[in-house]
Amino acid sequence: MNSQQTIRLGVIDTDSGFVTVLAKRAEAAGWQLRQTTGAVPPQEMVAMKLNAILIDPAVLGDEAWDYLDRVCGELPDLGVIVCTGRSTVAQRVRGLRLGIDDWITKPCHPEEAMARVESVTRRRRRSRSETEAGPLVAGELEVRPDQFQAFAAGESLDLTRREFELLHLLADSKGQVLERETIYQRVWGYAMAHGDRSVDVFIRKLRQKLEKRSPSWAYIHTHFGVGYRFDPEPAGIVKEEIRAADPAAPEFTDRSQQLHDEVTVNS
Amino acid sequence: MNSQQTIRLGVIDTDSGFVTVLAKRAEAAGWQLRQTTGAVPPQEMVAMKLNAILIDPAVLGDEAWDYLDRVCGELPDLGVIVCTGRSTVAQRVRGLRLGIDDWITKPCHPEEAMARVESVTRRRRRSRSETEAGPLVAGELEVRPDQFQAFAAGESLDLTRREFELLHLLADSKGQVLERETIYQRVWGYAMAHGDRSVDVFIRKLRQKLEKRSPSWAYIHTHFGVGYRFDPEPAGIVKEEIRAADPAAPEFTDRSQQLHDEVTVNS
DNA sequence: CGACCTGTGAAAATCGTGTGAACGCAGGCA
DNA sequence: TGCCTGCGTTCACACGATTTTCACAGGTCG
Repeated sequence: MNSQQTIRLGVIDTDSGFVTVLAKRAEAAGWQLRQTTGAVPPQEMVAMKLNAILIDPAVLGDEAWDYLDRVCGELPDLGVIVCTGRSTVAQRVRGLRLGIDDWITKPCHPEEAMARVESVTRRRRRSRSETEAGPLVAGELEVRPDQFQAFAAGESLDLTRREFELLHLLADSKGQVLERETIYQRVWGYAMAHGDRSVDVFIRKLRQKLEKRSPSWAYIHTHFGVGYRFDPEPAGIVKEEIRAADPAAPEFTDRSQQLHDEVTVNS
Repeated sequence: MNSQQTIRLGVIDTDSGFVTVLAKRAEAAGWQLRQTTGAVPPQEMVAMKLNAILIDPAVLGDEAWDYLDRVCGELPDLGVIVCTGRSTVAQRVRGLRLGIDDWITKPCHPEEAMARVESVTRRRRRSRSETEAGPLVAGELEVRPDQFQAFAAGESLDLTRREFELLHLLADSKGQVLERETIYQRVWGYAMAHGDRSVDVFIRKLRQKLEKRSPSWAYIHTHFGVGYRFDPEPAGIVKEEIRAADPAAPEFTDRSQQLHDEVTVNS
């Protein structure tokens, strides 16, 4: 879901000069590039999670039209930009009618090629944004961006908007430790003031609501001096030793105590 | 699944030769054309229900960039194709980054121009045409697009046009939370100004009319900080606890209070 | 042990939504 | 033309819901 900026572009071309220059610029812009010098099965492209492909049909020989037709048909969400040497109006029209999104002619400035890829991607994302945003599942938890809400065991956690966005960010980068500054920056949208504890407070609210609906899982882990990490773990892993070493004191099993059990990890 | 739907294209250009030829072909293809020789306010384009515009920025003089920026910003659903005489890479890149969908250079074959317009328009109408047509039923409600009206228990709700369109949009995406911006964008056709409360006001009107004809159902749910969700629910679910905890104050059971009972959910 | 972090509860400040009413515009009608 | 009416837009206020802030308690690390 962090694809706000990053574009994943597949390049199918043998013109190493052009590709090299393009790759340099694209990577400088933070894009992810996948290059090949031959046809790639549509399904593989799905696996690569490409936003768009830039392709010189000359590479494909006779198969070119068939291949383009197949790609456009099978991957309606993929942006397809063709980049050829000389071409006729008839070819371009045929290509565009086939479902190709843009047709550029070499020699072309790599910056323009990139701008066109962006344009195609932008249009794609816009039309797709309604239905996309697949639900995220982690442990007993289900995060549904389309509902701005998370569920456990079918029940809503009743998250407020910020709570949801925080959880969404965390769940999206499962397993990663996020610093407070980073979190604030991404959820609140601007720089965190020194001494601001909002993140901590919201983490607590999230933990409370998570605990309420899904008591047997530990989702949010504290990294002392750093930040937080989302990683669903069935509860009881760390508890075992602690409990085992403390046979008495049954009254400690109340909820406030359980909350403490959210694992705290070093650095 | 070709878009046999007609394309409504706005043309802003003074190059009568080009325009004439284009118009001829476009009309032969069954498109609807609107030509002007000067800037058209974005809102007017909404009224014309254009799918895309083809524009030569030379016509606009110094205002060109501003105008294009404004159009792209306010009408994210409109396809924008620029068609110029000579142009530099820098200009094209700037335009494309601004939000323009395609940039063609004259002289260009009208057939190619049309193919590019189609390409830009393609995705949008695909996703849109699926949900058209058939009457929608939800709870006691029946939404009939053919009548521009909704009915409950056989009686019309007497919706105005905007009310109907809003309800139609909501009912069409039953179960989904729609943000205000999205709603405005889709019903009003252009970007929502900051602080505009029209959506809220129309939601209230809808709720009133729904409540009047179908009192025992809750249809529209508020997601605090996000927007609204349409989901017909028999009334009385959330009410129980609230009412039970408030044995006194009988004068609160008047209608204005009942309206409050439309469930509000966090998000 | 002492300096720092983080968790917690509650008060204070801010923001979002429901609501009634006023305004302006366009079309219908005399 | 001038009045009336229906519709869409805008405004201000009320009332909560949410977010931020604060002070302190409890934990962690060197």
